[in-house]
Amino acid sequence: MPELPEVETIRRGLEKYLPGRKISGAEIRLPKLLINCNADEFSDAVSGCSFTAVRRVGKILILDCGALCIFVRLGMTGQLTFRNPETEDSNKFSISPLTGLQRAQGQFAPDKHTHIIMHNSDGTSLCYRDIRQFGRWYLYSAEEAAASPELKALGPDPFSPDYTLERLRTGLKKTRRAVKTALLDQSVVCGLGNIYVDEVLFASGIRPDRPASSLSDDETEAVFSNIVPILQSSIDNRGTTFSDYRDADGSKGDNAASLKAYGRYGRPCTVCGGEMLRMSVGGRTSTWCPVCQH
DNA sequence: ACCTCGACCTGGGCGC
DNA sequence: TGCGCCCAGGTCGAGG
Repeated sequence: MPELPEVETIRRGLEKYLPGRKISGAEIRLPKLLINCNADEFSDAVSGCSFTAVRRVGKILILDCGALCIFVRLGMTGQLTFRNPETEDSNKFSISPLTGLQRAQGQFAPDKHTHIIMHNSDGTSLCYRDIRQFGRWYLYSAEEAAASPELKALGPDPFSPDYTLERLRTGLKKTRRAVKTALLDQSVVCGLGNIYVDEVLFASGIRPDRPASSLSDDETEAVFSNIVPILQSSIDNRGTTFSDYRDADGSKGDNAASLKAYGRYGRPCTVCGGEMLRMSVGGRTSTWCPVCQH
């Protein structure tokens, strides 16, 4: 599931290919993915525009196209890949042993899960594939984008100057929800999903089900200072949480080996050697160590 | 206003 | 072999 490091890796990949390319049309095969416009409006608006930049805020990928701004939320299984007709399609998919998710290897020909294709005038394209169809696309004018509900709802991105200990403390202090639930709340801090919240709480020595407001100053500071290095480390490993996850290049990355909590249920804790446990917090499976996390 | 929970989806894995 | 069930989880609306 794309969390911040995966989205950032995709962003870096697309940034190498998209800017400067002119969009000739958009093929919308699953219109429900477009949240604030219909297929014709989208296609009409983007046709003739050129990609100018690829940005990211939290888990939202932003495709700047001059006066237009496209937001892409990858949901659970969204894949956004650049396709060059001069490069051979692999059409191979692998299954992650960690998550069971199907991932494309390299560029692939559109299939039944390819729901949006943005065609460029030079024959290349941007393909959106999303097995579970949880993704969402939004179209805004460049002026509207910053004030969009999707961006306004987000708390600080951990890599932005807005991300401060004080803001995180405020976000955690105000709620009695489990700290895990609070950290998954994109209005508290954006970009974390189930995997990295488990990693951050493990590194911080905090049980996932602790009320967020019960964290001491030291614990809050531990969470605050662990988030960026954990995300950065994953980005350094090509932002890949899954051993078979491919970025926009179709290149392989590998961060799974560095995960210390997620997916390690029943296996020994990397710190104390005890058995890692699993519990449900806010409807989400959480893996944790009963010895190291309090 | 705050919070919890089910719905949305598909496909892989597992039990029978 | 195959069927049915359960699970994965980001986000959001409904309901408490």
